[in-house]
Amino acid sequence: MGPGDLLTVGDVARRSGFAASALRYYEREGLLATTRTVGGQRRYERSALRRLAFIRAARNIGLSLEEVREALHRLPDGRTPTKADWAALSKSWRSRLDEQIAALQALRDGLDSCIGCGCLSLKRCAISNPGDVAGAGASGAVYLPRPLTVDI
Amino acid sequence: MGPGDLLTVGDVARRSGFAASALRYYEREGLLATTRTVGGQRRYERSALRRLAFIRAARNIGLSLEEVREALHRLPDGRTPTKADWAALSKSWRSRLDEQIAALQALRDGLDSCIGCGCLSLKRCAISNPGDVAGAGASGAVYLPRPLTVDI
DNA sequence: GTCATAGTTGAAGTCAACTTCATGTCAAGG
DNA sequence: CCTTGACATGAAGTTGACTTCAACTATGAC
Repeated sequence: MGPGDLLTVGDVARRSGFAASALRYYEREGLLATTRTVGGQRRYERSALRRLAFIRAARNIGLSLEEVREALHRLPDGRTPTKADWAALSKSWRSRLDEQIAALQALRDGLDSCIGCGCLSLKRCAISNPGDVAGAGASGAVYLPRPLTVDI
Repeated sequence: MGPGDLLTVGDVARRSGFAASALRYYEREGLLATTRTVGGQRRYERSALRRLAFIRAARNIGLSLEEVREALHRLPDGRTPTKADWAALSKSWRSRLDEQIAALQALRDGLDSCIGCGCLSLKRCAISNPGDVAGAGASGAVYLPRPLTVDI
């Protein structure tokens, strides 16, 4: 196994935990490039695994594929994130996570203060109408992520 | 406006913040009953507004409509949640929120410890693979909610 | 050379939670 | 009575992130 070894989709699927169909999908979506054999089969560089680690991490933070693509495309040459890239990108995730946590905590606090009061009124209840209590600034929605995929 | 007043879909849409199409959808899905005029138009009781407040609150916590339906159907007579019902139901949401918060905090802590390390490895990175760090018990996924709807 | 295993494609399907559309009916003020 | 705005319906469309399918081809151990 030299450093130039190429991986098949099956290999990458097994080692990344993504389904082969997801890998093909990511390729179509411009998130993950491949080379091909003469017969047309996909062959992945090792760096694909790092790129996929990045993608999974971003998805776990709650980024959409669109945002992931954008982040990856901002790297020169569409290269796979290096240590420095990773540090910069992940730093911006931190505040996103902070916001999500704050929103959920506000929701929980509102819930605590609501339990037993039976208020359950639109407009007045902090849980029905968390805008005032979540208070994530002036602008629109607070983003919370999709379910975490833990089964890697 | 006596206590027996009935509301049209337009009224309910305006006062609840749900689109009329969503109200019709909820009715089809068995979440919200209506009476009809002789001409076949929907008329809502006042309690529909409380029921919708409950639905919105549950959705904000991250419950699916399926779960909301289940919760509502567990109430006798499919009645709209009373103060006591609300207290019981919302208490179970609290632990769900706690789990979500814990998962996000774990993710954030992992991110902090990862920034600058450049590890970015599947299986080893806490952000790519939060299963060990989120540690929400033995069973499957940690649930995080959809985006909060703040624009009531 | 043979054959199992793994890979290829485009098109279509899935899921949740709604929205949009086309076409037609109701309610109520004047 | 008439008009206008609100409401009715079923069917189909939307979005994101994939998965599934059917029919076909490549790879590589023997």
